[in-house]
Amino acid sequence: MGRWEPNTPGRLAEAALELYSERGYEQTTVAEIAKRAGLTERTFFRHYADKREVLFSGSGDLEKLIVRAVADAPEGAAPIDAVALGLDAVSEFFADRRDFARRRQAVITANAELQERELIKLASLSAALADTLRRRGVTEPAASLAAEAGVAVFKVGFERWIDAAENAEGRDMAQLVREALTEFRAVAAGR
Amino acid sequence: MGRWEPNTPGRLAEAALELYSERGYEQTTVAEIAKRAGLTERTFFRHYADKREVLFSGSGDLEKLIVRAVADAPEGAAPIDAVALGLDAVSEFFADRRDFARRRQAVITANAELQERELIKLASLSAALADTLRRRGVTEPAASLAAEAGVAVFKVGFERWIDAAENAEGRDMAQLVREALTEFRAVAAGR
DNA sequence: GTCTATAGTCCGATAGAC
DNA sequence: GTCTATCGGACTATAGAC
Repeated sequence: MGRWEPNTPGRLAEAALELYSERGYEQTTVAEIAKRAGLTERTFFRHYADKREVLFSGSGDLEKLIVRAVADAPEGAAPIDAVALGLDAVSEFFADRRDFARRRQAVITANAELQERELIKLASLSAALADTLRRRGVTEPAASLAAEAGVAVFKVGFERWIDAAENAEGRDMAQLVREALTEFRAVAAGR
Repeated sequence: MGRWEPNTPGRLAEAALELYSERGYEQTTVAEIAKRAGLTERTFFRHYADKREVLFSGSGDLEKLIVRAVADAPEGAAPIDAVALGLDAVSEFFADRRDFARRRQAVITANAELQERELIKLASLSAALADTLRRRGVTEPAASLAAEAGVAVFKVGFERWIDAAENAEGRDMAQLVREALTEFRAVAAGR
């Protein structure tokens, strides 16, 4: 057995989510998070650049996942259809994490600073998506617009999934996201 | 003549933009901004909630402008067409502010914290837009999707306008935004 | 206008893993 | 020995409290 308990970043993230939920983000100090995880303040900052980042460590994985799905779309697929495949991958990613996602989203919704961080993560996702589309030969500004469209559709679908009643089993995230995409197409067509 | 120089918030904003441009956002302290404007640090925080906000004081006006244009759209107009009218109003707002907009955007682009703040301002704009559409009878999620589409189109058009060469007189912002909207419709239609 | 808490950085020390 | 993760303390600036 090692000198340290394993999975330091994970313990810090869990402690942070607990404390942010219990007493709010602003009322929680980094020292308290570290203490609950059995570590010091200094160690927290070695794993996370700041107090917000501890809630967003999963966003890199999500980005890789969606980028791969879009890159692997059939060659002739229209940009928006390639993006739709990326959205399916995202839904799969979240499928068995709904309880965690809800706890986390409740904390974020309650604090403007955390919302800012979430928005820049989504902007990073959009940029990665646009980049992947460009590699597929999509020109600007179509690539950026398709990517932004994808993120907008994701946001709407995700929000409905989070808000859905516990027992609404039939409405999984993939379905809600697909419905949002259909609605999006109608809106863009001027209906 | 009054006891103080007039237009305190404006002087602080100008001093901040100058210093952020000269030496970078992070390398500038609030005390320095206040000093350049002939004021104290404490006064800065009475006018602006934080060091970032000083670059975003115009966003409230912009929001009101676009909301009014959308609210005033013809009754039968489709959501996306109402949003397009809002975008025209935005272009007008920026028309004679290009030099300022470029300086400001260069500072924002160079710093992640400022980008976060910009994104939450755009999210606020999107929310106001969606709210206006709902007042016009547009249901969810169409209202949110049309609003997000409008912001995405604005972003693309604005970026092209900022990046355009100084002497590209023929390409004003309104035109670039309209082109982005056309491209957006094509992307959503699966082309 | 002064005072203070806390975020976040920098320096170095330590100690197990390899 | 080298690498990496921990900890301790001092320090600055933001931002809020009084």
